Amino acid sequence: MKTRVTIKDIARQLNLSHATVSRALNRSDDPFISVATRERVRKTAEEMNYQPNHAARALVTGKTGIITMWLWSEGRQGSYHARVSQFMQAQLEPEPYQLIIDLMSYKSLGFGKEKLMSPWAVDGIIAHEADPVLSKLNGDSAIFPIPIVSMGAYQLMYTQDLVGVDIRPGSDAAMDHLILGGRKRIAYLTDDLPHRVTDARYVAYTVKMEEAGFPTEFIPLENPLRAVVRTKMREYLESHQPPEAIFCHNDDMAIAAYRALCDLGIRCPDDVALVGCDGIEDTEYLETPITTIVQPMERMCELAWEYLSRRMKDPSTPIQQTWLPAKLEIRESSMS
Amino acid sequence: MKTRVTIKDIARQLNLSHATVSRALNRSDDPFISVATRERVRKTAEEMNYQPNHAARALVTGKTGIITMWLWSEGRQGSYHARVSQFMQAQLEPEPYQLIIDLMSYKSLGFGKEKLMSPWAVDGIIAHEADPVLSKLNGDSAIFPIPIVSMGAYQLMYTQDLVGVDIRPGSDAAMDHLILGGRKRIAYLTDDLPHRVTDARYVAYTVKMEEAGFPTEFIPLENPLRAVVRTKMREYLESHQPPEAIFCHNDDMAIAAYRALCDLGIRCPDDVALVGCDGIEDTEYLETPITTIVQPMERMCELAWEYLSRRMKDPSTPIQQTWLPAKLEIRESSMS
DNA sequence: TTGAAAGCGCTAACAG
DNA sequence: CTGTTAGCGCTTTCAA
Repeated sequence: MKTRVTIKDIARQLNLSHATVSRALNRSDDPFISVATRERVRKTAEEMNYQPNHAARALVTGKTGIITMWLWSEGRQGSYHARVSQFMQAQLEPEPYQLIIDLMSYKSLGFGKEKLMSPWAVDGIIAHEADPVLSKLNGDSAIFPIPIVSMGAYQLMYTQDLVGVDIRPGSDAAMDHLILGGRKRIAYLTDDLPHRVTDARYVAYTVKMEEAGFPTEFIPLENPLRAVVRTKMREYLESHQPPEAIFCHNDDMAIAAYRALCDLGIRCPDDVALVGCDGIEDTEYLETPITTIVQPMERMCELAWEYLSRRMKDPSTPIQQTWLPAKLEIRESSMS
Repeated sequence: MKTRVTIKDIARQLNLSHATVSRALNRSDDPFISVATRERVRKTAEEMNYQPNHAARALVTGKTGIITMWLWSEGRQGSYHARVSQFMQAQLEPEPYQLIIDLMSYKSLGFGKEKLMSPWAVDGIIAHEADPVLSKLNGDSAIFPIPIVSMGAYQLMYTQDLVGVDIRPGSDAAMDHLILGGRKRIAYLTDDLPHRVTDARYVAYTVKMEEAGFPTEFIPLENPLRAVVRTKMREYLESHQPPEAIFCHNDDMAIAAYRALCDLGIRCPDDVALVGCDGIEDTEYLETPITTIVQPMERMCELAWEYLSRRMKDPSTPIQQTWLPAKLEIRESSMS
């Protein structure tokens, strides 16, 4: 039964106290330790292949070195979530922190509060579009001592560190673009009933349609999975006269819709224009690149981490907030 | 200064020892505790909003409840890695474990061994195509007591728990398919020089070309990013007579190549056939779906987790190995 | 059926 | 400059 080497082993080897070893290994600033000793300790630690026990360290310091990202992923995660995960991971890679991604959904909300949290007392939380969680936890003293930065397009609580993405202007622009392009029958494709009223895309759609005097038309989805959207879309197109344009809740749906159009030989953008939202890479690689509202995902992750680490270092930092614009990028799928 | 409630607080409240509280809360099997006490403890724990301190628990038990997945991602992560991450996450969601994804690359190999590991003593490791890491760590006693399951298409060490993906038959089938389709000038697109010789795709390509008596043609890439591949491919196509087919190292590259063809108005599959590898969703949603070698990612993750959890429960489990076939799925991009 | 006590590996006063 | 000491919160013998 081999057991990992501890600072005590090193201390014994060197005829020092384990406290000295601890100081030598950590606090590289501490002047109260001789250079010689520090070197000796470092060297033997290396030789003995010493690996600090983080559980022990965490126990005494109260710091785990773990950051959680709450990722709202009702149903399956789509490409957008994958990208955000990757950007956040990249952000943390050079840092002395580990990222744990906690998938959140309405189902998780059903559990008790403790189930919402990583069992580890994390040092900080990045809450990505996890507003339902924040609301549920609202003011919970057991959680809110942990620094939290909220990010993404859905933001209800403005009383905290925040990297918001404002998709309203982009959504408005998208609608204007479609309407100016002469499209009248514009449908809206979504699975996201619960969020509708707070969703800027939805609001932009309804307002602009109202303004233009066009009736709204919803294509509802019970599920955001590409395969499901494709089938559903195909069914819809077969049973209805195709609309002149479809404003899709996100790019995954837009791509699925695109494919459904292909399946039926309906031309995009000639017959049906398509607009998505998020700005995932895939929309650019289709034969007909899809117009979309591009979220600045990388910048969002970068800023969120900046805010979070600042808050962790100094809890008294004034509240930090930014709204980043999501910009419409017009591509072939919506040209007239 | 509020401090989290501990079992001692509960014990004090109830006039019990903290040991009793501990027993009541955990070991639900332990018969040596009265039902009444257990209930009282549970209830007050709930009321006081008790959250166990996992660092303390880990310190004494030696179990952290953390699983690491080593994800080999030289350069940026592509869609395939994103999918694998998601499947693994889904796999662990219902389990009492947290997943930490450690991005590995040749750069990480440059660091000391300890840098390779999550600072946390994890309970288990899923090594996804992290063979270079395993080789480097080969036999390292500090690491190999930790259960490791290796998964993916690159496998050099066969002496361990393993969920391999055999892409050789699929690759052979892909080459046969192209050659039978009458394509003679078949190029191979890759960025993965270091792996070449151990890469079944590469081997299949060279062997089949040799057999057919066709000269090989490599399109090298310094970088697997889609944007880079697209540019590079375009340059290549402009400066060379386009080949009749391109066998791409992975689907991301195939998609980028597809887009490059679109850019130049070269028709796929009429002018150039395309074959990818991995089986990411995106290849199915293009106007011309891309033929690819589909890796059973979900099954791979499922099995890897099964193996790992079995090994964690019982270290003496006989070695567990499976090879899953990756199957060629012929789609429009390579039809003749 | 419960309590007392030891100790997991480490950090951080406080002494020397 | 270094050693002694006291826990951090929890699990686990061993006693009662």
